[in-house]
Amino acid sequence: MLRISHTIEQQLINAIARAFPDAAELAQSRGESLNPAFGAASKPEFGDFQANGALALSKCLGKPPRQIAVAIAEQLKLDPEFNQICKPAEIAGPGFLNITIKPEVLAQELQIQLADPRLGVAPVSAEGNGFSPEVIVDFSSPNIAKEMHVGHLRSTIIGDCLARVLEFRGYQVKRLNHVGDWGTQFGMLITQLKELAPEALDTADAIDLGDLVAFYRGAKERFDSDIEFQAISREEVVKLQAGDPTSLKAWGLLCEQSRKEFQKIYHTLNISLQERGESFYNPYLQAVVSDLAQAGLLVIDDGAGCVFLEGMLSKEGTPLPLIIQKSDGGFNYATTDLAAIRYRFDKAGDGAKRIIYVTDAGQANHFAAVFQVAKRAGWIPPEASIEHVPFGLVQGVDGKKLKTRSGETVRLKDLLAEAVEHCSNDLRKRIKEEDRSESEDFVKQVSTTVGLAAVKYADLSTNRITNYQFSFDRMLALNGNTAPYLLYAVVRIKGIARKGGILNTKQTADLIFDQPQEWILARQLLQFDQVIQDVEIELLPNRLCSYLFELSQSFNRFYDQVTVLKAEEPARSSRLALCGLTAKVLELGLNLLGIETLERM
RNA sequence: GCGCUUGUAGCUCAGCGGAUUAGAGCAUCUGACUACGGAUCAGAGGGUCGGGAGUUCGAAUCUCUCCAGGCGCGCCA
Repeated sequence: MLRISHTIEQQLINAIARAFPDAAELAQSRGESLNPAFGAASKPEFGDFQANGALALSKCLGKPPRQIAVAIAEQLKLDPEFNQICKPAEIAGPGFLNITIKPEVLAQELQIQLADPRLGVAPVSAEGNGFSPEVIVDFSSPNIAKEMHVGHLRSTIIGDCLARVLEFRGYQVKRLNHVGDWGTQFGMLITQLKELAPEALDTADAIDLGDLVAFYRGAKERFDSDIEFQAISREEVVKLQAGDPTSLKAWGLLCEQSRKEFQKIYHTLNISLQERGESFYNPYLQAVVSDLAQAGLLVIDDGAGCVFLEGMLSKEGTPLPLIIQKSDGGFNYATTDLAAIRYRFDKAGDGAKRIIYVTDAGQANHFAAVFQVAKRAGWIPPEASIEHVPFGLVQGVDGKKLKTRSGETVRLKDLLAEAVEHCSNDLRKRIKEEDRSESEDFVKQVSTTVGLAAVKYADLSTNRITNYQFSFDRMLALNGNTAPYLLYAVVRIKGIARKGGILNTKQTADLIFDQPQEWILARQLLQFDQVIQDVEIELLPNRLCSYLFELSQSFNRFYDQVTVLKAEEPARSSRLALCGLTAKVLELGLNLLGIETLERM
């Protein structure tokens, strides 16, 4: 319903300009446009939209706000196009204009949404010049030779959701996995590999490194205790950076092994990613340093190449440096991040218009610093945007960082398996209690879908900026704002379809509603495009979650209180259409969250 | 110490480019199963929106300050 919303807003602006030409002129002379303070109604009783602009106008016009609202409403009454869409605007409180759309217009909009495979969400290419800008979503980004753990959960899930929403809107999305595949830790890993499995370097597939975590730990232990091993490892880093073939071979083997492990998790989560690790930017690092030097931004301090930041102070109150080149001549993550920004915006590189980094909130300072330097160096095009999308820590129910019982970091693999297992146990119990008989395949498929959905939904449904309490009990609850509740709403609609109702998605007859539950549902369905747009701009998946939850609630009320299959025509067809559209919106919405839906559960 | 961030019902959280009576869910209590799966629905109680000050006709929302928690703070990412 965004199109109608824009139309009404413009009609309001015109009405204000007609009622108060002076105010319009004043706004124009200031280079501003009149602000009707227009938006969705804060409560259903207020209609569909509200405009609070009269209150702000009262100051500069020196008139009581209610009088201004009356004048605007008078002008709206004279606009035939407005009258076609809306009932007469009502004045409430100190001077709010409450606007209600005519039922027949809502029904017509619903018809359009029903017939549209995109369910009313316009593609971005339809808005401007037919061009689909490129957006990069940088997320997940685990480290090579380490296992994915809870720390990677949020970035992976939130990043995937944002990528899905942007893709659906029609942007060309690159989902980049900026894996940690370079750095000093490879010295010890390669040294360990050469000693433990030298044959792996000569023969293809000669060895399976097996548990990489144990391998990493072994290397780390030797590095910490064995001085000779340390020295060899340091030499190995130098060799690797110099491009020694044997070292590169070993490096490649380690990366490949990790890649296989990561891929298993991504496959389980149904997430696709394009790997482009830190090493990709190696050829561009030197240029970052020399160009910053040329721009006069680089300062050598304590032997390190730094850019001193504006507006950020260190402990001592001196300007904080961003180190671009270490005193030993080596580069660090800031260098890589700068090289990446440059490459991604550059037309010769990705040519992106928007870059989104989904990482934990702890890196906020780092990104602020890197973005500032990139901006000062002129590497961010004027039309482009670069955003850090931060999220809080995953905590246990005790409010502390999530750990296993033995105090270790929780492996992502185990966490997902546990969610599925919880679900499987619940489902078996339920099947027994309800005296149903279901196949093993059914149990397996349902519990996998629900378990993973629960993990994803719990993460996405809370505002990502705050820390997040991870609790299997809460996320798998059948009631409340949880994945199972939403999935159940879909299943109920599927049940109606099975019982013989054809859920017309291309309705031709008129939609006739006479129950309040129907109107509530209809109005909510029409808000889908607005919600998608909000998520696209604000990058907050919880907005979409709240919407889907409220939609499910409205549907469940409707389902409970209004009969569908046994209703008389034309109510029956209209209600079936409503069910069909609800299912489509829920399915698409959940899909954009990365969640699969079910026919039965 | 500095920076970022959070503080809303017993618990988990929405709302935060100001506006009509501050919203959900869980938990608690009370109701509803011969209409499409009750994994549901209807209802009740529960709040000085961390404290204080300011801007405003109007602040959970903006500003300042204090208090409390989390995270980070020059050569790891």
